[in-house]
Amino acid sequence: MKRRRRDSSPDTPPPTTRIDEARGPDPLILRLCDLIRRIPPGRVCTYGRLAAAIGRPRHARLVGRFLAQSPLADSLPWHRVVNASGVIAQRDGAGPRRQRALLIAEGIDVSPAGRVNLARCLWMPKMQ
DNA sequence: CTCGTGACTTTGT
DNA sequence: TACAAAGCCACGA
Repeated sequence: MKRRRRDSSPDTPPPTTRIDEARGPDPLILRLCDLIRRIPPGRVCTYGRLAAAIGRPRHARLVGRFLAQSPLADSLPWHRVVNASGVIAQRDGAGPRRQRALLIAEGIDVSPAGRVNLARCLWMPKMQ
């Protein structure tokens, strides 16, 4: 038996995923957008779960990169995406502060350290 | 090709 | 609960 590297999924081992804004939106990226749009107000999801939900486990960082650089992200509820610990991801600029404000405005309880209670407000994306 | 860099995650103290 | 280390993967230098 050949040992399958880094994936237990039985189906197609997906090729690598890219953002490629220049070539127009990748269908995978469009699915990601849809998913993020479905996160209800007052709830959050994580980078990793979103990645897995579009069929790309281990691509959490890709979701982060997408939100950081794609103009498409502007029209999305990007503030409802936090890391696996429920913490607002750190980065340069006013992003984190703004994200915190937006979450609080939706009634989400955010700790001073920037953490939300996942047990209470994590939204589980539905696989498609 | 190698290397450093992230809006990341998991595992081990 | 908190921190470190290692794994991960796309990108650009």
